[in-house]
Amino acid sequence: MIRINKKFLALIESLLENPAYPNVITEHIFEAGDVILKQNSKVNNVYIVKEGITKCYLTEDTGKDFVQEFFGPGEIFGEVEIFSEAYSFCSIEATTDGSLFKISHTDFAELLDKNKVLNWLMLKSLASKVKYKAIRHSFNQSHNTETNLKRLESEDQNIYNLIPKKDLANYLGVTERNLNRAINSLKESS
Amino acid sequence: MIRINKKFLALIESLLENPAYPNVITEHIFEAGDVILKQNSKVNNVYIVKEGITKCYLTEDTGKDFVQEFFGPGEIFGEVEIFSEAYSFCSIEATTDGSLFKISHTDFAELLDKNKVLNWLMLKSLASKVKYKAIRHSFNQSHNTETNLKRLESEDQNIYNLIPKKDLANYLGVTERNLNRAINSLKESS
DNA sequence: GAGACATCGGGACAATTGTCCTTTCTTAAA
DNA sequence: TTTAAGAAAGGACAATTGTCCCGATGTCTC
Repeated sequence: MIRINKKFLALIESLLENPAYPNVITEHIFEAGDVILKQNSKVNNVYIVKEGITKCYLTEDTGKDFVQEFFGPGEIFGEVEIFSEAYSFCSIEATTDGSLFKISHTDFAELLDKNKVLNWLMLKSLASKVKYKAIRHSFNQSHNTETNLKRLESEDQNIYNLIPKKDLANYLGVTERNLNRAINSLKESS
Repeated sequence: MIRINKKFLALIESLLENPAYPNVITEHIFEAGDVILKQNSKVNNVYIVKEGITKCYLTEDTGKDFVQEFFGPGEIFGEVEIFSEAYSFCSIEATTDGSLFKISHTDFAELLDKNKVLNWLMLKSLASKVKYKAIRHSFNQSHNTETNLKRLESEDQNIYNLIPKKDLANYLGVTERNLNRAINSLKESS
């Protein structure tokens, strides 16, 4: 639900201070609601969240938004487009205030080539995304909204304070109406 | 639906003949129905499909199977477990007869470290998986079975000959009964 | 406080999907 | 050809989810 990657963040921060790579990594702040990356736009940079939470979502032809994941500190986005050489397939929007690091694709590709630690952490990060996406999709398809919500609650007790209801519904792939029903029946059963 | 990766296959085949890496890559045949990898088991190798089709699926606590993807020539599996250092999170079963290449995790990690072309193709392969999983999950959640099936048909006209109905249903995350309904209403509307 | 306005939750009904079980189709053997 | 057995398809009903809309609640301005 809210992903973090402390090792990745630590490495990026250490590279920031490394004189061997001047002006490669820049830091930027964002405010809740800011659109950081737009679906179907050209991506020229990768971004690593330093502080705060961003929402990664995909807008369908039906107008519905589907939330892929919430990215917290250390999570990277805009990297898939380096390897798939295509326009962005999702949008990124700030859920809270925060800050991030930005690296151009060309610089990042060079870093990947030269820095074995980064290279390995990148492989780990991508593999982790593959894995949690697989598990999540499978679970969601195999259970009803109430069970899916229960799983989220057990992952993070604080979701109702951190994530707006609308986004929760879009993460579960259901309507707000249906999410409300699930919340009520969980309340009753406790 | 049925993934292939020609560049990856070509590279593995060239490594197979490379005298610098003796006995690292072995070739094995499989028959339809063979279980190649079992969920929750320790994984010590990566596998690259040479010929044929395998099914990657996850079994839920409810007993339902959910098919992640069908892997054709050049697709690799068992690699995520190198990076996540965990037991396999899905099973792999042969859908058709075929063959595959096998490389131990330690050998493969060494290859990733030494061979830049392999390293890059690995990053591309993982990124591609992240991308198509994201797009697929979003689409499936946002549309009904009929629309999801129509999308599959447009991807691959031949699905009904290649994939058993039961697997198609498990790929869409619905019951066979419901898949039949969707097939019928698509027939009527054409 | 009154009125205008937006937001949120939930009722009522419709559409979709799941479950269970019967019917139909296939295949093989006599 | 007939018959039996197993597999596949579909009917009937139940559960889940979506859509539409109304009323309650909160907020802002005057």
